[in-house]
Amino acid sequence: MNEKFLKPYNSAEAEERISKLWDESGFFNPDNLPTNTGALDSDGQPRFSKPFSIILPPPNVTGTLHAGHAMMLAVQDIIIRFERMRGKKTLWLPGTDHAAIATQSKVEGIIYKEEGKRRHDLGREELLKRVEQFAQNSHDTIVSQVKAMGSSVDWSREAFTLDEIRNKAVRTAFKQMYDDGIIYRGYRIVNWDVKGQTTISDDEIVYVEQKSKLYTFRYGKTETGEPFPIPIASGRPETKVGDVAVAVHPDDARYKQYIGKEYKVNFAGTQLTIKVVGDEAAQPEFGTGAVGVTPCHSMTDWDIAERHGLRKDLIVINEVGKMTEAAGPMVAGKKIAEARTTIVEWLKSEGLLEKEEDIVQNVTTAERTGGVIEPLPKLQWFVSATKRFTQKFGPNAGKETSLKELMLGAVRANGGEIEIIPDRFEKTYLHWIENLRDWCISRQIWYGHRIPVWYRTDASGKEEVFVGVEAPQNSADGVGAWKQDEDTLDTWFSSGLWTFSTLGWPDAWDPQANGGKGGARPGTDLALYHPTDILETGRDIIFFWVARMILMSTYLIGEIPFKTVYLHGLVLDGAGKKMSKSLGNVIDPLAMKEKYGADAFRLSLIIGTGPGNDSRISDDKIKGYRNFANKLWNIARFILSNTTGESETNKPSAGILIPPAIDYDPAFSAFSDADSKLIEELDALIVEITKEMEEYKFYIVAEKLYHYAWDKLAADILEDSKKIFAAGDAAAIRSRQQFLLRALDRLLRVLHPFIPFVTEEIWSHIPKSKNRTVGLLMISEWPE
RNA sequence: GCGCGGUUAGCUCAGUUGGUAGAGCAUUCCCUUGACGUGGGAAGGGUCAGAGGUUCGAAUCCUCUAUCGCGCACCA
Repeated sequence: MNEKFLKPYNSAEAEERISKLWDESGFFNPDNLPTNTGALDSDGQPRFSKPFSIILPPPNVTGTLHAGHAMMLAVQDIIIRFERMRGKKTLWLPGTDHAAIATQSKVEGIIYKEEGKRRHDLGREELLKRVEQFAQNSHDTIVSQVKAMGSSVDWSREAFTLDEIRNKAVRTAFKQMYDDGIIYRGYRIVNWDVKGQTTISDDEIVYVEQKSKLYTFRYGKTETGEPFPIPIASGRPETKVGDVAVAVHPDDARYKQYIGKEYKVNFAGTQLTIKVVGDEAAQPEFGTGAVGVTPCHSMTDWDIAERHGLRKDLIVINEVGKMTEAAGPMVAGKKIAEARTTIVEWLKSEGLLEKEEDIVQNVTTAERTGGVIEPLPKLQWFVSATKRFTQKFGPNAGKETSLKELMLGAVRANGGEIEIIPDRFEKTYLHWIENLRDWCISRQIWYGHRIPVWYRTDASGKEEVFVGVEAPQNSADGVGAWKQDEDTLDTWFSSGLWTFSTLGWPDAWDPQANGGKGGARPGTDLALYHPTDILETGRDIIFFWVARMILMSTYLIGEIPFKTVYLHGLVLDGAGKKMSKSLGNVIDPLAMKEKYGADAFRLSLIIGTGPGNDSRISDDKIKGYRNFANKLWNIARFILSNTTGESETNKPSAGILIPPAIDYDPAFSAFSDADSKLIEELDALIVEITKEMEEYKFYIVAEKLYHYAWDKLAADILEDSKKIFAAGDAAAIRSRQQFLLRALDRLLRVLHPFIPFVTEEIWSHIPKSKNRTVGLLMISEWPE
């Protein structure tokens, strides 16, 4: 027997060796799985013929992987290894995400800290070079971390959201959406991130509570010399120099008489024209019941202005967060905070300020840069949620629909095919879609997919727009050259294509197939692996990502991107706190692997965690599962030493009976009554956990196996075996030996998806025999 | 404001068709040289947040309350 078994399980040594074995086998790539062996899979099909696929949610190239990533990798690897053992042709496709804003702002931060330079000091080309270098380093780290966790992904198919293949997919998608009128350019109010100097979508906003003041006041004198009749309330009086109207509820008896009237008022040194309008958006209970309408600096006010045909060109705050000339001489050029002080002082001095209250205000900030968001009107590109168009591909080709309808119809709660686990998130998803507004997709940053739109001015001075997959040719007729749009696309635009851009779309797609309903070209990955079987991801990106993949996939190829969505929660520290660098409570997966082994770390991330719930992880917990790996090691040691006819130590075996060497015989049937019962028990357990595996209840399966191995097999059966071996009844000994080998064989198989390294390591030390010529555990059969 | 989730042993959590409360860690005591001290045995510890209801029977189903957390909306 191998000397290794005389020492505690050495995870570091074993993991390195096993990683190499797996790598060399090539079995992470489904193309290399051994077919034509005559064996059947769990569905009765030839083994490794029926596809099963997961596309890895691509980690951002903004840094290194954390415990949350480790959990995601563990869950997906469990699913993949389970399905592979059940005989599926399993593809787990890895990749990374360029994460446009996140990555660029991170690199900009580093450059500013180290060199004191900003974006425009470097220029587009130089900045991109630096960002790409950073992304490359980050990518390399991520790849090594994914490997370290034992993740059985197919590296030969690795993808990047910003590589050339994915860029082609993005341009193709954009073009089709533009042609269908789903993508449009519009002058609308958008979220402007002053710090990041870019627009962002509604989903990239976070509200931060802040103590602030609510001022109640009136505009200054009207043309008659009387003060403006209606008092208004505002937390941002500096924006009031941009007001064009006052909105009151149409039924509000206090103000009804003023509706429709227009006043010229003096306000902070500037002249405003204020019309009183009746609009349901004004709530009589709030403040004075009257709203000062600032169309260019508030989303809701912009909508009010739209409804009443008010002017929408009075811009009083600019892109760097300062007051414009149009704001009037008193505040022009000042920063927002200064302007507010100035205006409040002015209101006081004029006796116009009626009330000043302390309130808690939600300040709108950008998730990535932390900067304040100023709503500003800008010419940007949008994806329409509601525009009607004719579905090109799939079973519903020819039918009229909208993106919102496609997204709503895809989930099970609405009669669709996609199941979300846990199911309560289906409601969350639907609620979000129902309130969905048009998606602003253009960004004023440099790192990302350049918008595939070109402009030129024709001879008559009119702007021409070209949208295409490839750049347009410049003509030699003296007309101005085409110039590509400076902006890049929201990173989620390319992420939305991820399930099929990674499988070869658009080249693998044949629009003419199926009588014009479209289809994947035969033999391509797209044909074989799409729709993917399951999307496993964090519940925090259900809107960002899950919804957009459903959007892109159903729209572009008329197919759902995945059948099941499995959402996991956040991984918190031992005290229930979110991990963050500033708190110093971040758990580094590589450090845990070194200390306790990847298996122990994986198990600690799985046990005690249901889908969608947050989980906690601590050193103690991981340590507990490191002990389990060792327990399994010693179970194997006992079983092997009592079936090979060898003493388990080098010492002379004084007075200890060593059972004779035997060959494991899967067909052995002469079991004692006691052993028959044990077999029934174990078989029943396997049936039970197989069902739970299919229901994605990994936390329950892992715990059951843990207890079987420790409390049943080790504590009861092995102890009992010692007595049987000592008693000397040859038939009973033989029966027990066969049972033990059988139990070890079964246990290693079912534990393999959870703790792949230690199980594969033990497996490799089971002596070969006439009945046992199998190779790697990772492609062995799941016991039925 | 609307919605969702949690509240079970000191701590972290299981408990899936309602049938006399479970695990890990922690605590206390004991044991142990032949699989394993990364071990073994044992013990203590819970009116399952509260109230009401349905039921022969409720941690489990219903209603309300409290409390914590999350999402969405509002934020003039």
